[in-house]
Amino acid sequence: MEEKIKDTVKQILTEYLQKNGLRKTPERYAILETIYSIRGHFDVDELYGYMAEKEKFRVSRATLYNTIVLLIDAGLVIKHQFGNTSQYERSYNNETHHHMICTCCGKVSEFEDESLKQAIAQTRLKGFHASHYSLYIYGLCGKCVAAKRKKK
Amino acid sequence: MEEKIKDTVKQILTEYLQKNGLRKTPERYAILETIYSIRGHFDVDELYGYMAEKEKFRVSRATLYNTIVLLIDAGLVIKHQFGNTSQYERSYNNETHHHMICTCCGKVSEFEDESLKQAIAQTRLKGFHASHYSLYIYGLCGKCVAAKRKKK
DNA sequence: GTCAGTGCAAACTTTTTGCAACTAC
DNA sequence: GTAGTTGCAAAAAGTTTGCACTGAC
Repeated sequence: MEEKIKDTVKQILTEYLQKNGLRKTPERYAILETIYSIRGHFDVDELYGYMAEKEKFRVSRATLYNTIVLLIDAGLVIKHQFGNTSQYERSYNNETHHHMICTCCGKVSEFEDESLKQAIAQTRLKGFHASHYSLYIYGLCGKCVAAKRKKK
Repeated sequence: MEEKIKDTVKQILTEYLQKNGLRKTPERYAILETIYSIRGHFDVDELYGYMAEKEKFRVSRATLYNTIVLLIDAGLVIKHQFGNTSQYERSYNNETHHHMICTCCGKVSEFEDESLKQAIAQTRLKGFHASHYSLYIYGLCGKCVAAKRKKK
């Protein structure tokens, strides 16, 4: 199942590269492979670590940045911006979900809500061609609520 | 009307400072004043410019960063993260709105949608005490759709 | 063989931090 | 007077860029 997804996204990348006259470098496929091995979010630094560790394929950070832009354009990766670093996430075959972000400890959790999903999908925007969206709900996680209560 | 809001938020700040044993420095009030003169989003650099220009009150960037954290905690400012810089926005008496972000040119526009607003407000999250939220819809703005079409 | 793509290091930008001077209390 | 705040400059963190080398086509 997971392998099948990886094959599919590699094919999508191949088509994208061909269509745009770009080269099929091993780096690009290795990066895609690694990204689709990660569940949830990651930043460039984490990805860099995973590449060396799991994939045994060393790429420079510059190439990671370049390739991610390319993968975003190909519709295979989504970019998020919580905290200080840019966070990324695979987008093919990844369930739509929303994010809860704790304003105290910075913890990010995901949740799903069918009615919310529908409400957003149904929204029509004039003069705008929507491709995807991010909903971030800020507040305090259970731990931090408890911690604040204790403090006072 | 606008002045009344400024008076109210200053009062909220005063209460917040007193409650937390913090000092009522002129810098803090001047920054709050400036922020509540701005419609829409701003980053620290823009705020720095406005301070000098309109308020004739020079503060260091370090103080801006410090004060913004404080104002966020006081519930008077909201932080966003589009693009490379952190963007901020006044939150008191500011209509809830959503954001459309063009993935091509980076332009951010706001829109309102009552049913969407309600759907989000009705969502109950377990183990999480929500305070506010941000919905970012990514896609292509009218200009960029036209530009891409032309190109191909 | 050619030129897109890569790695490296330097540059750049935004944000954080340490410390001396200042000032609200 | 005392500590919380400020400004400055240096440092840190994340990302971009210039350039020589490599390798996909």
